[in-house]
Amino acid sequence: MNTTTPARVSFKAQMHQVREEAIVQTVIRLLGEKGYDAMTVDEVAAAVGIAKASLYKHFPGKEQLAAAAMVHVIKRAQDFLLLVPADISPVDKLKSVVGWAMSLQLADEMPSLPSRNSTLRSVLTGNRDYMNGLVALSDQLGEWITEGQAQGLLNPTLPPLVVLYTLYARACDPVVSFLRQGSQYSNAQIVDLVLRTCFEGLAPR
Amino acid sequence: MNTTTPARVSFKAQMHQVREEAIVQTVIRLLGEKGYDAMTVDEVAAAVGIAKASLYKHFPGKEQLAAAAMVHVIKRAQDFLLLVPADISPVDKLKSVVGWAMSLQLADEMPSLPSRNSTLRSVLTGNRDYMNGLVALSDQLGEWITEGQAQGLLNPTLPPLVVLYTLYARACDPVVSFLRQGSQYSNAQIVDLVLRTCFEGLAPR
DNA sequence: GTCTATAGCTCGATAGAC
DNA sequence: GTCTATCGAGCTATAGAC
Repeated sequence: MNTTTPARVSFKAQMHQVREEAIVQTVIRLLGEKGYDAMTVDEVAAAVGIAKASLYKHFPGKEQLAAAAMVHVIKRAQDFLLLVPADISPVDKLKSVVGWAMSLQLADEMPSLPSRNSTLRSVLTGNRDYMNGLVALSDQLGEWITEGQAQGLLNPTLPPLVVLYTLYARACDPVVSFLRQGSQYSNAQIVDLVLRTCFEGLAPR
Repeated sequence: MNTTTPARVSFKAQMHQVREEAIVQTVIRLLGEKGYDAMTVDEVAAAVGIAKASLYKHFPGKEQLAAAAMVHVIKRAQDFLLLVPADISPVDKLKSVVGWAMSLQLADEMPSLPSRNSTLRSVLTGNRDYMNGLVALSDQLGEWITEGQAQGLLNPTLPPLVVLYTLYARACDPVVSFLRQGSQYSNAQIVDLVLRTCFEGLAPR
């Protein structure tokens, strides 16, 4: 370690960091627009404006690119959690988060990964940042879920895990894409409609 | 047309038909197990037990294989509709169909296609059988939806199209896979839980 | 900029049905 | 004997990796 030129080292590290941010942003967008399988690393390199080989200096493979994108999205979700007002009900907090995720999807910034890709799954589950973030996120959501059930604002006969899974699934609900394609509703209307089907169900109240 | 030997012609045609059925069954299973992108035509040929070239005598490409699988699944759905008791409420009919689709998914017999693949989409929309079947299916479901809303059994403030899309989406709900992987619930319990989240929502009643 | 592997796709020989 | 379906073998283009 060269302690006489800390500024230069820091500068290089910053450059590296900035570049990596740009890569991750691009990957998030491409994953949101085309999905994992349709995304090629050539596209990523071209969109970022760097050589393909440079990508491999940052990430050892396509799967790690996707993992980095997911880590970043989870980070964003955790940042969003901090902004959720503390004085609203747990259920409104959950609605806020899920609605935010739907907005991400409408902005093509919600990565869509194949649910049945074993190698990608193992890369994700083997990624410390991803797993830690996912657990932390789930812990916070789980807290709100149990609070909501205790306060009689969420169906207490549904296992909390089922509620959690359902929320994750609705955050990527394909109905959002269906409705967007129909272009009959505004983004706000789409989020409202899908949130209602999620929390109130299809049966009348 | 040889009217003197109808039986023999019919025999060859039957062979062809049987083979095609076997191909489609295999494709449905592989699409349910691995999804479209992960499925290779080599696998299909190997699983059916025929040469790859023979596949192309039946279907001109991978996309057409998937389309044939979807046509068959829609056909099965239409067959199921005919078995739905006529004396139950429209909502119970809808629950019955969605629950049946979830069972398909649990049996790895629900093809999972990428939602964002333009060439596959155009092949599907260009397939007469698929589009006709889909429209017929949607018409029947739409009828039950409007009946259910008229009878106050479905939320009348939700546009019927939103309800229809939601039902299609829940038929492939990833929560089913999540819960199956956890292996904490029986298949019947999984179907019941996800059906409840769909129709009753997460909020208490 | 190159390499390599994979996967979608095709052709010529062959064997069996008619 | 002809004809067609089948199959092994091979082609090509793409995309991940270096």
